[in-house]
Amino acid sequence: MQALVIDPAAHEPVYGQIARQLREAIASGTLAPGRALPAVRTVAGDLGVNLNTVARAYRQLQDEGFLEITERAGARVAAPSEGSSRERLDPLRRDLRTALARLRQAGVPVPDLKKMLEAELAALGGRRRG
Amino acid sequence: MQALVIDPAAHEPVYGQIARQLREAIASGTLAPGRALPAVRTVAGDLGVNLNTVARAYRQLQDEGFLEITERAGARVAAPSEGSSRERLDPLRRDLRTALARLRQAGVPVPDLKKMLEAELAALGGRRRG
Amino acid sequence: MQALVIDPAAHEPVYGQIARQLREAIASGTLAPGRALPAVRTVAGDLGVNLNTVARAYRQLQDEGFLEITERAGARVAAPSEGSSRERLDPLRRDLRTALARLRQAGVPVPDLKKMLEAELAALGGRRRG
Amino acid sequence: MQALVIDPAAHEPVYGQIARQLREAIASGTLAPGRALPAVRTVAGDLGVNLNTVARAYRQLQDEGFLEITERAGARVAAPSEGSSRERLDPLRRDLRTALARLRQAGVPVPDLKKMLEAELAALGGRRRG
DNA sequence: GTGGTCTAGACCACG
DNA sequence: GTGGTCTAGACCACC
Repeated sequence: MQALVIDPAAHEPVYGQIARQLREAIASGTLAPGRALPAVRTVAGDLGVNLNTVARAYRQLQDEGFLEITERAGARVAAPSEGSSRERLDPLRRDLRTALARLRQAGVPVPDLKKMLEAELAALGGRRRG
Repeated sequence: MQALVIDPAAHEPVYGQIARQLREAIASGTLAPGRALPAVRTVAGDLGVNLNTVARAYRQLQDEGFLEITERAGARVAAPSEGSSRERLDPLRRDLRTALARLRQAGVPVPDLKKMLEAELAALGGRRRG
Repeated sequence: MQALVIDPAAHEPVYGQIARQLREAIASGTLAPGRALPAVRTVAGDLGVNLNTVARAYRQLQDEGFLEITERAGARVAAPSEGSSRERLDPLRRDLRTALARLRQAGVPVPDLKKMLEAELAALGGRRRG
Repeated sequence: MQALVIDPAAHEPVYGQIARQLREAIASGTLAPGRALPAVRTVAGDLGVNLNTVARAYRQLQDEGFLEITERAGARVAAPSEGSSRERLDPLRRDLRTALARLRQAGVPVPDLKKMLEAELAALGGRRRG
């Protein structure tokens, strides 16, 4: 996969940058379900950040369902869930609504927004099923 | 419009709750462009929150392009922009991608995701143009 | 209440020592429900430990139901719950069983164990209800 | 005795799962004092875990006074002690107090707590004396 | 060799 | 003024 790129001066926290890039790689299928991720200390050494910073990114992705972490076997890419409760989905849908509203207000016409969404969905759809 | 509902004990900050509800009302057209919003002190009094909290929500919506604030005339709903630079759009699109990936991983199948997006877009499309 | 006593060299972590002493004060009624606890920075200053260490103790007691924490109002002693699911109780009961078995094996005869338990229950029963 | 059940993915460490189940079997009398336990390598083979993991569980139970381990004769269930110093008992009693306080706060009324304790004591009392 | 804990200090969010 | 975040370093638990 493409190497992680970190900007320590960015407003986005380092652990968030790591989590986001891994999330997109998983969602796009670049990192297929079942694949093992490098150890936190390895990533931390490569990026020049603390071990805990990487561990936090991994744990967040675990909470979001993107990774399965076991203490001894390390972290592996998880298969997507096959159904979820409304309680879990509601805040995610709220974030989606906010993102769409901001894009529209920032000047993206609705037809362009539709094309943008189709492109994003195509990237998701190309993902391999576990 | 529907009255604002605030939960002071929620994890989401109070100013965020105010901003989110106003943003959705604007995006859906419930609050049409040009319409004047109640004064900060009025809203603060009605909700029983600090004046600065409401002011912060207004300021955020101004930064996002949803409101136009002038010292004398107060806050009015802004018309959506008619074009925007990639620099402004990129972080918003990144948030959109994150929201979609989380929903997919949480168990929403891609076809359901499509329907969800159409519903959200329809709500946006019903909005009156400034 | 009695001042907290910390031994930085003890095997028990500092945050655990703080949590345990506060827990016992709450369980015994020394700290009554509704009572406000000192701010984390105050306690941290008094004990000479980091703010996060105290905050962690407070958060653990919140998770156990002993405290109610709100960002702006600080921490207050909570009233005991009025019923709980078996899922939550099972691990607690397992800890109780382990504690009893260890005491018995360490040489406390069952009759003495009974007296010990009655004494502990009396301390709990003397607690004021919220 | 009932076979040991291990969940490698559980939060509780494997050696702790083994120790806990053996401890309960000894405390309840299912494993009587003097009885020989299977060899470490036997248990490890049956459970499919590392030999050191089982050895650690045995060693912990030895430290707690539940087992007597000799190099030649292996591990045997120990008789309960007939008296112990306050220094050894105090931390055990502290754990007992913590367990009771948590149960009470989690919603178990004091009368129910009493019944729970009587049941646990009865299980202990049924144990055969060495 | 894996992930995790514990404490810390600087800084931030919130009202 | 409140609690919380973010990153860090040393050390630990586990197998």
